[in-house]
Amino acid sequence: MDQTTRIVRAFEDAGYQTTPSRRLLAELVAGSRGHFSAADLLDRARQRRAKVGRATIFRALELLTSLHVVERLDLPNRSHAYVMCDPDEHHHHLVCSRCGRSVDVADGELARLVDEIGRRNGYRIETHRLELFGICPLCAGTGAAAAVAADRGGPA
Amino acid sequence: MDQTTRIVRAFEDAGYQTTPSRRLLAELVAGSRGHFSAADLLDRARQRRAKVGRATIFRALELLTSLHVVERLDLPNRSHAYVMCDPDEHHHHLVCSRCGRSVDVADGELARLVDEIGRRNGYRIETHRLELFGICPLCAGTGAAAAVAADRGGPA
DNA sequence: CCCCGGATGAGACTGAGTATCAGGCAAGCC
DNA sequence: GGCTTGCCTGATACTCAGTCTCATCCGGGG
Ligand SMILES: [Zn+2]
Ligand SMILES: [Zn+2]
Ligand SMILES: [Zn+2]
Ligand SMILES: [Zn+2]
Repeated sequence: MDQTTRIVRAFEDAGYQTTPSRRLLAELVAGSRGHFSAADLLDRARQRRAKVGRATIFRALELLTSLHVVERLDLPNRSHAYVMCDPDEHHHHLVCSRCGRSVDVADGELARLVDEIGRRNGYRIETHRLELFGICPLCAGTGAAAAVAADRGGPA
Repeated sequence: MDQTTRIVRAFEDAGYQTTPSRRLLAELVAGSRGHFSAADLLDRARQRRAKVGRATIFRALELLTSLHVVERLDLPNRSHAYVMCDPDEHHHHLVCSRCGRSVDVADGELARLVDEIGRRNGYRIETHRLELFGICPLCAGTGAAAAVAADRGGPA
């Protein structure tokens, strides 16, 4: 099942209608290389001469976020963007500051660390957010790129 | 040296002028209990019948952020706020979701963890952000509150 | 095929943040 | 203390992401 279908399915499974707009947005999201903003999607939709309202894009992104199909990032430059996301378990994102490509990072030891910080300060911790920014192997363009890409089955 | 003076000093030390507006904002920031937004400061300034422009507040907060006197938070509810901040070393914030009071948290083991995540994925990590949200001892209102407060010399 | 509640798009609206610019004033210099 | 210069300021206009409204549309169950 390809990414687009997976996203459409997510809408269905959650009891939402399948509409042309949502199918289009699923394609656009699935076709994104790095992170993307609502405005990006709108541009790409317009390039395809597709008619979709701004509000619809925001609504779809909101839904997809609540379904954990995408996650909203707060970039260091103060803007926002979304990345596709493994819906199945809590994790964080390692984002390339150049191309926006993102890797899911398991919480791992962090959970323990967060827990301990809460205990030490007497806070009952409800949520936490970890965002990592750096240069991805592809953008660094070194031999490391090939090595890691091979590990993962090649560039997205 | 009290907090207000410390902030004014930060401006001076960085070579910026000391002006009535900046003194006022230093007071307002220093007098903040939890986190605060530009709009909060504007309100409190107006309450004092002080004349200060909106733009000036944004400019001051931008400066103070660059001087690491305050840090800008991205709250879970999508809004932004600032908290006062130890300017001396890299750290993160544990923020009360109810009252906004914030505790500085040393990076500690996180540095190692971040490093390892970068290595494992072939990214050269440039920056990271960790934000923790929960209920502070004071808001939880349990015996824990008194204990931790005593540890720290009482409520701010 | 019908119906209806969910979905849509156009466009108005909000509110945070930015840009501009003429005037003000801090601070170093004499 | 006055002078000068360049940083700083407030007012105002502006931008732009995101939200709201509402008349219309249409997916999909019956
Ligand atoms: Zn990259
Ligand atoms: Zn986590
Ligand atoms: Zn609290
Ligand atoms: Zn850190």
